[in-house]
Amino acid sequence: MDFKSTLHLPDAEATIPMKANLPTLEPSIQQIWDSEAIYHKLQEARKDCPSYVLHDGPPYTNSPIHIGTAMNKILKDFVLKSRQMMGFRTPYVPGFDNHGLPIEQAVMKKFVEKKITPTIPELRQACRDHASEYLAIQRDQFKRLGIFGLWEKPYTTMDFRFEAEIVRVFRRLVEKGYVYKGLRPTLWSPTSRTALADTEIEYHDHVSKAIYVRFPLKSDPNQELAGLDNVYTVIWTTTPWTIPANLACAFHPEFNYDVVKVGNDHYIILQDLVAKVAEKVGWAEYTTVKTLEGINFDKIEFKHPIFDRSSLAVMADYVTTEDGTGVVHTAPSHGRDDFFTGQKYNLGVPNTVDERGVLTHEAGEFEGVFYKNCDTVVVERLQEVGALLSVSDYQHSYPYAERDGQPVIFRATEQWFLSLEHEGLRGRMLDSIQDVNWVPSQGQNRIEAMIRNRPDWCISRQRPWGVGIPVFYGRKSRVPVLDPVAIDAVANLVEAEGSDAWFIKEAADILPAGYVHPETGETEFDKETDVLDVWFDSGSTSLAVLEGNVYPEWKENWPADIYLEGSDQHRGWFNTSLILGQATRDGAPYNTVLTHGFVTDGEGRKMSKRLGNVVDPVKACADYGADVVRYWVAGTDYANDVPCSDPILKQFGESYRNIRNALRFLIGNLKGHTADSVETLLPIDQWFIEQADLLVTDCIDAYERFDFGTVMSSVHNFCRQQLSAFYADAVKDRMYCDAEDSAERRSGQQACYEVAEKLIKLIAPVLVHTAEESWLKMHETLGVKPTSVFFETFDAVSIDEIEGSELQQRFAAVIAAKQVVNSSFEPYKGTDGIKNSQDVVAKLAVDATEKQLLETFTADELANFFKVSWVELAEGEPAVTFVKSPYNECIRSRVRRPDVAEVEVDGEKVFLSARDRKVLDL
RNA sequence: GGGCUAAUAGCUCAGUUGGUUAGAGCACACCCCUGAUAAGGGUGAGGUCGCAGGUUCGAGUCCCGCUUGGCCCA
Repeated sequence: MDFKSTLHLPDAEATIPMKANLPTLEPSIQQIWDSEAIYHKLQEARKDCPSYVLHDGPPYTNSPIHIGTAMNKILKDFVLKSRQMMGFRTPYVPGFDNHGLPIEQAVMKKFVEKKITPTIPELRQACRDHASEYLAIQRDQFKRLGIFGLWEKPYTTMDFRFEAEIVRVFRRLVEKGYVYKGLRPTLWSPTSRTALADTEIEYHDHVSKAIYVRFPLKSDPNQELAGLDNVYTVIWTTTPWTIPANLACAFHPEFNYDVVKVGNDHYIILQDLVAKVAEKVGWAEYTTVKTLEGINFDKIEFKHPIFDRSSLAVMADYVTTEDGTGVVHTAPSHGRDDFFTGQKYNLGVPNTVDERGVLTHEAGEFEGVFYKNCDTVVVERLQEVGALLSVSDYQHSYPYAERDGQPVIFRATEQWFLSLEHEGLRGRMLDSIQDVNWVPSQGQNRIEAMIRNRPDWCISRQRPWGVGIPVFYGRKSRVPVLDPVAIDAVANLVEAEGSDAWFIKEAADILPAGYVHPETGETEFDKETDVLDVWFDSGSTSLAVLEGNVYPEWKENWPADIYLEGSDQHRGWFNTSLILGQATRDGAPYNTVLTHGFVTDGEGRKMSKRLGNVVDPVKACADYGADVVRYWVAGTDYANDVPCSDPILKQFGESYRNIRNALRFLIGNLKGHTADSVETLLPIDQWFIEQADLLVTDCIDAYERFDFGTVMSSVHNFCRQQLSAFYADAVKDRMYCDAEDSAERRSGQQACYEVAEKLIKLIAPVLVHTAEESWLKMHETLGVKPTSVFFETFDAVSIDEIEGSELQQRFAAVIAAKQVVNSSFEPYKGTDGIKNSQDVVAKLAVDATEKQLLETFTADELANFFKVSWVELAEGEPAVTFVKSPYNECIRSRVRRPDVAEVEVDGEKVFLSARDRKVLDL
């Protein structure tokens, strides 16, 4: 008789295949999601539930996604899918950031190759096309990662209606009085008369005139220098043309400065640099008369060496002990540091150089001098007034414009600003920060420091690819129109024809007929040519998306529940979104901000093409599958830097297989099972389900804390320990050998079913494809019409009655005893020809309590749990001994029990256990 | 140079308020099973917790310095 055919072995057809083949499986599952419009159905299914809104930070559309972008989107998907399965409605409108310099430069490169000089509308169209191309690529790549969202209607900052909303956000700021025009230093090419971006600069060797200049002390309110005559400080600069714009001398507050006496004069110079300066300016002898910390000079005034005005002593931490004198010439119009220091001290920004590089009337007697000629004109004048201590040629690296190879300068240009001081905006933001949940909490320090120290936001850029700043100027007066009516006219145009139209149409065609300048009464206008900083675009997204004025289907409560981005966005998106949120709606646009670190290579180093250590997420999906990539994201500590490499992905692939095979086993036992077929469960089955309940409770808690690592390691450990190492071994005999319809077998099936269901749901937010595959297959096997696992909710149960229950104690005793049996058996192996624990009887001595717990099971059950032939219990010092089993092996179930007896079947004598004889009706 | 942050077995991670021989999984070695089988089980070998000081009866855990990596800024 073929006994094997009478067993109920797992049916390979009834369960998921062992080999996942994720790279081909995943697209087929995504196909189902697409055709079923899964995202929409999920929203619909939760339409009356509380919402959990994640507002997406838009990636920039100038390249395919990289592993960092992939990780970010995957983390967002974890958050949304886990909240969805907690019962929330979780809408997700993905975003894309389209305007800005990198796209413009990529497009320009193509024009240059074709030797075409595009008009602005042509250039903008090419930028739009470029952005659209990569937007489509990125969208498909994100979908390949298994990300759910409103992919057919993402928000894109170049969408006409979105651009119009950005214009309207600008209007709201104007209405509330935050917007002003001011001067700010910009990198400027005097030869091509344009502002330049940092990326358009290259550094070359350059010879400048380096000068040491003395500034006489004018007033000394602190009396730090009382009693000293002829006191000066000394600055060093390589740009003599900026001397007319000098407004301050910067000291480092913590460094020591010496006051040295040279002849009848006293000079304040950084202690470490005195000797160097003395040599440069030719002081043969000097004596130090006093030493002061930089902070002591705060608010002291010096006199400008040429003009009759003061030069304030200010504190700055960028002062170094390397070059110059330790006292930094500060001209807010001509350097970024200088400008920010100037802002802090309210120094103003003189406009001393015009667009041609020629000094203006604000430079007084130097008006009309080309900046380079100041090397002689200004230097001679300093010499005349006795302020020049030294002049020499100085070779250093200096910025040149890439486009014409000519040197560039920093010059003050008119820019649009958003004031952080208006209506106490900065303070209100600092207050709002306190109410936001920063995860991890260090994020709060970081953004607080940045908001506290950042200057007013310069929101204008002299660039073609962006949203045009909707400001008109009176043609004659040049007075800007900051009028909501005029801005709305622009918004309406942009909504209909895009921001491109702003660059094409005349002012008269945009403004309402007969529009009159509210301040000057003029009727003829010119348009602003600057565009908004791209951070203004992205800073507006919470308003544009959540307020629902652009597309009503995006509308959700403002603020969003959560923002989730890399830690670099403290300076970027979190920062600018906060400014615009606070200015327009007096609050932060987010309740929680979750940040993650950056992806590094396996050695913890930054990924770069040069080092060749880049992991491509698209290739990783093709090699390992998106679920493995997602498992990697879940399994790493995203609060810190996250290492990624082929070996690391491979490792997660191994762990993945373990979970997969556990599910495969559970589902493989479900054939013939119906969910409501079992009323009473065997103790071990009850125990197994309860263990899964404990797991579910831990995992829900971890999901709530965004701790995906704990979810996956808990699930993995459950599959290894409770499931594979214990329950699966114990349940097999029953599943395979008992009668198909026996209560025992049905009980086991019920446990397998319930636990499979719980496990699949738990892994669903992370291993999306595997969960869906398993869910569908399981229901197919059960003969139930399958729907997506994502409609389900986690099986939250109260575990109060589980923890410490008698049942749990009984099995804790079993597992503890099993461990003792295992480790004791290891050295016994090989003796007496014994290789397998099934061939021995275990004589187990345990203490009284343990014995009592173990005795609640039959010897038959214990033998099954321990995978031995038979078990004999005794009370005593804990110990295990083994003897070779005296019992025959059942040919059908392979057990070696006392009840195995010889019977004749089909004329053949075989050994069968009592249970097997019964099942076979023998 | 400044701000924020990290460093625990080959790899990915746990290690509550300082307290017995520092845990788990993956990988590895040996063994078992061959009715989860390109699976599963058992056992084991891997760590002076980045380095150097300090506080303490006692430190992976607290303090100081250094080294190395990461993000942001200069």
